[in-house]
Amino acid sequence: MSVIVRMAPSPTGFLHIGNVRTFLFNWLYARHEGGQIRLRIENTDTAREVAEATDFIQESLQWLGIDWDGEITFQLDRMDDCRRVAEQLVAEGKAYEDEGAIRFRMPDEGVTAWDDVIRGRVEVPNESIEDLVLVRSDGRPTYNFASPMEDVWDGITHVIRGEDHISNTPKQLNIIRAVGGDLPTYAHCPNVNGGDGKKLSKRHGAVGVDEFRNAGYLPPALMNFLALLGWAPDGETTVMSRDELVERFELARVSPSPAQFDYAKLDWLNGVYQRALAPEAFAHALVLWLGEHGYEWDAERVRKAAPLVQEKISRLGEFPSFAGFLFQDVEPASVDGGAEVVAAAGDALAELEPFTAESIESALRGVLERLGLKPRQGFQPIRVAVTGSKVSPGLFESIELLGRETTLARLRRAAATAA
RNA sequence: GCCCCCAUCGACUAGCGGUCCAGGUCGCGGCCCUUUCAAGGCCGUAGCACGGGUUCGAAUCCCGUUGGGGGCACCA
Repeated sequence: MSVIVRMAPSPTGFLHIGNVRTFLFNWLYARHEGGQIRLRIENTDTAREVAEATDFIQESLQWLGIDWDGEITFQLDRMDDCRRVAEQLVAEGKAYEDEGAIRFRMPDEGVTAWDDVIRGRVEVPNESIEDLVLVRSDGRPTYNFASPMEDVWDGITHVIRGEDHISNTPKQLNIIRAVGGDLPTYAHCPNVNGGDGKKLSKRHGAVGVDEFRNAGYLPPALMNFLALLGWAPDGETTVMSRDELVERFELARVSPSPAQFDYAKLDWLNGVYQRALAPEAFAHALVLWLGEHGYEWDAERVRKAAPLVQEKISRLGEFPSFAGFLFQDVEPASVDGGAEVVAAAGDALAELEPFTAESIESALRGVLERLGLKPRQGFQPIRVAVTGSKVSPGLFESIELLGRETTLARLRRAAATAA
């Protein structure tokens, strides 16, 4: 039997990174097994802004590299089918009317159990399961009714979802049995928490896929990181491409215990991917990112600056603050005590030919030698004068890119201010 | 309160009865390299929650305790 799984977000706005991790497990499993994955919007309740949120969800998924098969379906579209089934259940005595609503009759004795791919056997005493509402008094089916029904109608073979659904599972199992549907296999993924072990939320950092995109993370890096939250192919491997993840993913190896989202590790991994990019590819990504985020900086110059920062920043979003001095004027910073070397540097560069990183370096080293300064002492005031910061890309390459005119202006201004 | 789930370094994890005085990665600390910051190289730091069993032998199996988390809606 061919595998069919589904991603079932509710259209409440942005896509939470924790949900995306669960979707990723669905996707990896489907692709690994050569099966199908559906995108189903669970909009039984939120009728507002559905279209917009749905677009947003698709965009985020596509950006990350998670695709799906077939048309998107909406839970709301199957209201009538759900109602019909509910009425049938009432006719069969398996459900009953209650103040205008329809309730399902849960078994009172024994246990409802299933073999969870991730957790093993889970058993829940039936006496702890209440008769649940199938259809509200206004005629709308509830989530716990619509969701399993859709799983049956869509032929879902594996329901892979968050652990917060564990307690819904026995309810849905009983409903599917009552309608005579095939029971899917269930796999409940662990939660993704923040650094304090609490549910990941805004106060921990970025949580929406769009936020990670805006911060300048690379999709394959984020995917790689997410896959490692609750799953590992072995004890050694950590860097894996999209294809490699698909090839190696095993649902049964997903851990049942919750994981914490480590932003520092994500940054490291993103840096790994960034450095592995061909220089042109990195430059291209940088130009695109800047364009999408409102920077109208000269693309040609961005491409030239890219190699200077590729191994120094860990995400695209760090570029503006790290290399912005190449594109806009800087706040004059204090070169305390460095007025002399700054002024001398200006003189040395004024007539320098050619004006290349190599010649700039030897000219400036000559200046330091004459003044009896160590590189550390001499270059730092120059750096601060030229870049406006104590931290920057390589000084000589930066000066070459900046150009003689701007460099001299900044050096002279700094020398004058310090004097 | 009731039900369910979880438990290896600070974090992500490997381990599925002996090869583990527990391995990898991030982080952190130190050293090297070095024009800053990174990157890179080397070294180091730190863990099987606790208590009972089972067994010749337990991080690995069972029970309990403690601690976390989730759920108990005419929300999804």
